[in-house]
Amino acid sequence: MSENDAKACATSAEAETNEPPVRAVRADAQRNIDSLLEAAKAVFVDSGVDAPVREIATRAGVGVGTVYRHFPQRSDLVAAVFKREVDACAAVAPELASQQPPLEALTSWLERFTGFVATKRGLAAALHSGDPAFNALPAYFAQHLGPALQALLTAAAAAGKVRGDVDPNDLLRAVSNLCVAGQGGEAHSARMVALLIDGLRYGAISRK
Amino acid sequence: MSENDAKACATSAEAETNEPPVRAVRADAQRNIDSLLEAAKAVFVDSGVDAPVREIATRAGVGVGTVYRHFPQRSDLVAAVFKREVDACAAVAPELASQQPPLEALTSWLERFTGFVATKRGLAAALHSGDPAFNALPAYFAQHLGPALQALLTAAAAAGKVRGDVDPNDLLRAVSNLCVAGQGGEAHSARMVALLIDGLRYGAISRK
Amino acid sequence: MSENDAKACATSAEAETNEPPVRAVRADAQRNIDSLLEAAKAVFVDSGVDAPVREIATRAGVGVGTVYRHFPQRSDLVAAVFKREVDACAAVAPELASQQPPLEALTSWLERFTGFVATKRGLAAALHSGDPAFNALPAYFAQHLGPALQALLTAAAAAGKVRGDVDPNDLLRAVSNLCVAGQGGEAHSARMVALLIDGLRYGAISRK
Amino acid sequence: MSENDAKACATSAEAETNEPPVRAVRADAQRNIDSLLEAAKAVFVDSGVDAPVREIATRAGVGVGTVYRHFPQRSDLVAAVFKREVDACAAVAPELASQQPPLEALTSWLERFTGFVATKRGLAAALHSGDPAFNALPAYFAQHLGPALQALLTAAAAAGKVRGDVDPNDLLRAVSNLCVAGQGGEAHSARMVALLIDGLRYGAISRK
DNA sequence: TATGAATGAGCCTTCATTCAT
DNA sequence: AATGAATGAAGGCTCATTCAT
Repeated sequence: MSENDAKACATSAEAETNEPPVRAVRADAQRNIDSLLEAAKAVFVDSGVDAPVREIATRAGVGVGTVYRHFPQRSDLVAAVFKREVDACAAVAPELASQQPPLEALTSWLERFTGFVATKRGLAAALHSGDPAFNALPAYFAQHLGPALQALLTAAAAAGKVRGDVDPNDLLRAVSNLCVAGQGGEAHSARMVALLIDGLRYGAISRK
Repeated sequence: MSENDAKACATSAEAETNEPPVRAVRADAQRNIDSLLEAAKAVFVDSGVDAPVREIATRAGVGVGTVYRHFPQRSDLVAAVFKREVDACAAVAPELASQQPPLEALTSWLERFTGFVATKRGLAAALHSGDPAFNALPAYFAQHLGPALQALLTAAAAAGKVRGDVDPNDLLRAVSNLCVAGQGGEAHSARMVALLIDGLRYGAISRK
Repeated sequence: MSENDAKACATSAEAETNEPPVRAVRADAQRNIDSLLEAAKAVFVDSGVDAPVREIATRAGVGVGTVYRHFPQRSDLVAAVFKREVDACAAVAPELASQQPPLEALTSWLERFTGFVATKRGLAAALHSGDPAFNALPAYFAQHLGPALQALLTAAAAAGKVRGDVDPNDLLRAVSNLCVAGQGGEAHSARMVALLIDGLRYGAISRK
Repeated sequence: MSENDAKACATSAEAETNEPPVRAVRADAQRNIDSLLEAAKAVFVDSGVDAPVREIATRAGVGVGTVYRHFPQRSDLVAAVFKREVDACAAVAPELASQQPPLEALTSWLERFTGFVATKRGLAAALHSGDPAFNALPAYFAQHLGPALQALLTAAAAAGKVRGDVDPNDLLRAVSNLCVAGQGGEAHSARMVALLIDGLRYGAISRK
């Protein structure tokens, strides 16, 4: 019987919460992983994805060794940050589709995506940095966000609101590129994405 | 004979020979500058703007010291390459305007600009790298290309082909961002720019 | 129920059970020590004595902490592996002496020693690595193997087969050095050790 | 007037020495290379071939960058040190052969080789370190020292002094291994090499 | 003025060792 | 007593920049 067992001998109140005690150490590790992902996200915004690993480690309040324990390659950390955000973004598409008319849902989601990308300065740049370590990221991008956007596009096209022959991944890459942070900031991004959406609408009209 | 030599061994005999050494030197220097700009442009395409200075120097057939003589900071070289291309691009706008109808001229020029940006992989990324050395570039961009595009936009808007309320610099930045090299390549860029132009046209229609 | 459990849920009933938990623990610990020595020996063969501690721990199926519990310094583990092998080797000398004529016994034992050293690639190198942690090893070497070899040498010299003035530790070091792994492998080692033995025989003849 | 100009206007005496000034820089570089080889040799003796590059650079009075300029890989430096010594050693074999009787020449050269290897503590170890970067060294060893020793062996065998069937590279490796620095020092090495030579002589006698 | 050798800060990564669980 | 997460000191190497020639 280990120290964990000691917990087992604890009060009835504690016994009720059926948490797996083995996770105790892992909870620490997980906290560090979370800190690292947050820190990396923040550092990428400030200094780009080429920021030194040590900067991220320091910001997360851990040693560099801890970074390498959880993310053996620096690019693993970049990818992890990226994926987390992508997953979160993909998840809202179905919600929007069920709450708004097709064109509005499409617009809303692209705006949401806009804000999302605009926030993480440097991630889009990393995507096209040529670094072979990031080769897998566009695929992840396409696999998770592509279907989400496709559904919205299909619905809007079915309603005759936008042209139906646009590749969702084309559009995603375009929007993500447009949102690369610049002096215009989010306002510029929003205007240009709106213009792109207008382009989709023009395609629907001009083919009637 | 250089200025140093004059100082060192100045005699009346030397003063008599009236060769203009300064001009000779400048010709050499200018040749080096040209070599460097060409070499840098080529290297940026191959290896991105982060390529080592030595790689550029070698390609230009000069020593690194020569690079630093003409471009005290590495970013000065990047900026110089950038400006040369911008100037060349801006110069074709009036030509196109005089040869084609307004909308076609606009489209042609944006396509030309597309090809231009797409060719210099990494320059767009540099623009947003956060490096303070590049802070002046967007301004140069705006001052030289902005008016060129503005003229084309105004003419097309006057002909009722596109909406007239678009900031040319917004559009320039959008197009340049869209052309950041990616797996889609130039084809993707072309499709997305076309979509953006459609957006301009939709704006003209929807306001009638 | 371990000692920890006693702490965790201590009651008078537990105090009564007079189990000697310390002995149980030592059995575990000893098993770990054995695993570690075996694992270390194997790892040293594969990767040399500079192999990471973690590699040894993993191979032994324990955590690194366990390694450091039993061997506070990495070199303590190296020394322990070394000593175990030395003891085993020294033990066969008397056996050989009682089974073969003097010269044959000497030859056999040196061959056995050859094979022994050749097997643990890197140990000989460690001996001369300059690491102060290994300073005690040569002494252990001399104290355990020296007498074993001395007895064989004395017997062979008494039989007039080899010269009698060779320091056994000189010879041990020579053989161990000769067996440092190289491209020649064990065959080379065998040839050179045979040459060394011939040298011992020449000394007997030339002094007659 | 700069220092350079002063040279330009120097006396006629200086003008007479027809030194190629272009080599000036290279002279500096060569001096650094020499410093590095000397420093590396010294550091290898003290700390082994695994010594940090920075330690060598500091000892040579240069920056690490200079090391990497001349020896792109750390192992290139090790190899360069090694080769220089090998060349020097191989060069004395013909000299000894012309000055002494065969057996004495052989003995003298092996002693010289002994002293040579004993001096560079760690080089022999590097040879067998398993580091793939050193794979080429044994070949260099064999190609340069092998023939030198072969000539001496052949002459001594022709004179009936030693057995004639020993591979010179076997012998070289054996001697180099024997001379790996240990507590016995050069005295031990000398004794063991003498024993090895006796072995060669025994072979000549026992086959008569 | 051109050259390229030299410099050294800084980066990524590894690994011995410590310590909370 | 065992575990393995965390730490941080090195080390190899690159490259922007300086400076002697």
